[in-house]
Amino acid sequence: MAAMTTAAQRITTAELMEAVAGVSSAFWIDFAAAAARHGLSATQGKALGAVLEPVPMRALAERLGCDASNVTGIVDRLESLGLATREAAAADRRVKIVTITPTGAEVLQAIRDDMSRAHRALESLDGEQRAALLAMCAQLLPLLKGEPA
Amino acid sequence: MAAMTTAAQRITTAELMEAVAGVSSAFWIDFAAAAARHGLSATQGKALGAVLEPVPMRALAERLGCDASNVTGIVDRLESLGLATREAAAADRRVKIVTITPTGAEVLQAIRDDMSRAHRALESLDGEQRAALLAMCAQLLPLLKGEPA
DNA sequence: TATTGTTATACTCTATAACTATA
DNA sequence: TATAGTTATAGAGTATAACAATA
Repeated sequence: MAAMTTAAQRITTAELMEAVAGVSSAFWIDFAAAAARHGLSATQGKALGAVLEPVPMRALAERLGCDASNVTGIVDRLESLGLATREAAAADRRVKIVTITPTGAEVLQAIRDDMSRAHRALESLDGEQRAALLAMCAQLLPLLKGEPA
Repeated sequence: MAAMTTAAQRITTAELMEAVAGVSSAFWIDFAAAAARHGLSATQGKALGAVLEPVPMRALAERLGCDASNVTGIVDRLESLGLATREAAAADRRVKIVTITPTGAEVLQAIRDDMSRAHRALESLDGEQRAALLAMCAQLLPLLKGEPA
């Protein structure tokens, strides 16, 4: 057990980066394929998942990790597909709030249900592994987002 | 402890999907930002990481999760930047092998070193957590890629 | 003045379909 | 005939810079 711990501490950050990169890449490839089967691009699908709660355009850009100017076009397309709506905020009329439509929520759920590889992968985890994964993600996420802690 | 295990088993696949999606998204946003600081797009950076070993165009498309026709342009740009080379395979002259250049390897390393958020996140893990994360990724990756097991 | 969202621009990424060279 | 890579095309994503409306 002491030997195992010693060995574990030899795992470098570079190795972890590669492992996380592999999983992250495969996850998004699965997501993009599922979105495509439902007629959406990966970005459109990701945007849909980011507006389950109403969100200002600016905040949506932040969530997507892109410039605010892109969001105009992305939301234009979602709106023309009837998957999201956009309306001025009452408090500050410069701000526009994006909201998912019932149809949009259905499509998003269908995409998520259609991620067969991700489902197979995650359903292979037992209860302890699930708890460990969730705790790991909760620890990493704020740091990956650059939040204080 | 029995209570903890019971609680852990209540974690749904949907919750895990959201957690993994969040971490994956934040990881790639950090990667894209680091690549941009070195003058590359996210796709170019990802492609560079996929040709550390010489790889045929077709296999590169597979790794990037995109159509083979895209790879022509992606490698064109890497080649014009002096970061990768492309040459016909001796065994089958239809096949073209993409290889990273020494400069390309340097740029890739610089990008990885520049992922400050990912580094902070992963360096927050102790030895046991590192081993757990690596094992988790090793279990998930083949399933996410759709490999038999 | 500062901020939100939009537009204009140029470039990259993307899939589809048709093409070539090789097998 | 089948496969690897390319080209042509059209649409979508991307950052930059300049702009209008609102604060």
